[in-house]
Amino acid sequence: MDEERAEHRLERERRTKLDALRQRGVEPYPWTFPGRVPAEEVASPLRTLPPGTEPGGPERSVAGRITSIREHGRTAFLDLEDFSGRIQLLARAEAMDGPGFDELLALLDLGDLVGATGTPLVSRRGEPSIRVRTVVLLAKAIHPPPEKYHGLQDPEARLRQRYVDLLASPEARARFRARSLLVREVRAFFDGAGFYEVETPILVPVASGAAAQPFTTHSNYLDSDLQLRIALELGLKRLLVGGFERVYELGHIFRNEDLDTTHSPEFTMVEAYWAYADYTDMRHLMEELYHRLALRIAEWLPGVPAAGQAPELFEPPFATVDFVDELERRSGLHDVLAMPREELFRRARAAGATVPEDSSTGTFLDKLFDHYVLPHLARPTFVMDHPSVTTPLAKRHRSRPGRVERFELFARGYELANAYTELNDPEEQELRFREQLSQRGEEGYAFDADFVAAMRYGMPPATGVGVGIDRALMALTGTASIKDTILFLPTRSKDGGGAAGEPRGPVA
RNA sequence: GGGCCCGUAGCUCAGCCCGGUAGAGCAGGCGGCUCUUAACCGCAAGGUCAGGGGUUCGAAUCCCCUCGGGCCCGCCA
Repeated sequence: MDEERAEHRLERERRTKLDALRQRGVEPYPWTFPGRVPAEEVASPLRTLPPGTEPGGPERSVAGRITSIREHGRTAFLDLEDFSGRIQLLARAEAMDGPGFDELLALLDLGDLVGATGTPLVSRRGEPSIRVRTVVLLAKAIHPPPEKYHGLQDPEARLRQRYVDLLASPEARARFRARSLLVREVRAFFDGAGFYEVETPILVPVASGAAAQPFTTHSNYLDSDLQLRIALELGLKRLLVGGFERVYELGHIFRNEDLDTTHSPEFTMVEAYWAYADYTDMRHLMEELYHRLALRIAEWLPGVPAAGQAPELFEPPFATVDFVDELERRSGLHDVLAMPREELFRRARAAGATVPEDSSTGTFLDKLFDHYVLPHLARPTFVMDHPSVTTPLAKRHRSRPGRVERFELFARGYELANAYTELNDPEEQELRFREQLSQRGEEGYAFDADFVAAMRYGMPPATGVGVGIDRALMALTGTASIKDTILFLPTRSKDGGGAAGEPRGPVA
């Protein structure tokens, strides 16, 4: 490949070292390294000791990547990083077994993975260290790592080669570790609340449950086109019909739209459905969920200021505002529900939204809300009881005409949850789907006839919620771009011809 | 889809306005150094200036096109 030519010089030098190792009978890619412990497990107790302390005790073994080498004559200091942290290796020429000091320094490069064994100590300058007796190569890095101080800065390279971003950046590792823990915590939360996790299909005959452009593919077996799901909602509600009373799913959904700071074509959603409960019950569940996540995030990312502020920010109870009242208060408009479509259109345009004239009144109201209210919702706030025109899957409000029982939770400018008391009247559901179909443009929900058929068998009264995992992570950690919360994102081919000339994420 | 900006050594960046033929640091090579941590000191090396075309005696630099990326707006949760 092209890249190899550009790197010829540096790679050739590393390959030469690889050959030298093999000639000496050293296996540069051994099978395992038994007995290693995380670097932090060795370093942590040393931090309480004064500089220059050698507590003695048994030898310890660590394994990880060499990220810095500071040679100092007959002494050398090497930094070893693993997933737990970092520890310094102190190598002295006369104290080493096996291949020895000179060979180690001659054949080792930054980026190599090694195992090291020796006794713990605190260096005279106070650095937790291991006085190494042996260092064994665990994997030779042929490709040099990025610059040791600045790391990988090129945003394009960080997306295309996330593995390099991760190996060069402890901060990136910490952020994605936090994501893993967040997902684990979300599952634990719903599991603990008696919800069953299920998996519904990604490939569906008709993608509905939201207003978005689907991806389309084709099944040879079925001899028909299929779509990738754009929401989890309708599959999970079928399970309510089937008798599941508390279900959730955490998985990827796909929307054929642009990739930008807050949107990704493939993202992660958790949706939960709870029979014999309503949106007030769900509101309390969401307060509990986000409070718990905020506490955990602060533990997982101790150095990140926005994460540290999360616990106090997400202290229940959250603020509650009425969709219409708040819109009217912020905009100075009056009686928006009674406004004719044309006036709503004018107001939306005046507010800077470039909406098509034939959009629904619900779209105009959403635009006005986004413009006048959304920027003010920094603290967690439930926005309640949306106009029914905006929401085809929610149940009409039990006492307020023209409204549905719905809330959206916003914080730091992001929507963090969207919940309804679910519509379970099949006749009304069919009607709402048909209204959507009659709406022009691409804003309508697709008609899922089988879903209506399912509802005719009787769907229990229920509440449901959707939480975007990526955006939840953004809001909880203060991350500015969704690209920093998703490990592997789709990127364009650089040669424009679709040939796999450049490394790009995990390709099979 | 519209606007603005970026792409120079493996990596991080200067150089571009105002055209004269490529610069630093890190990494790598060689030599020195027994507590360093962006270690340090010395020497030598390292380039398809994203790609293509144009203007010019001469283009990394000015103009056009293409590719890739970033930010803002639009669309979209």
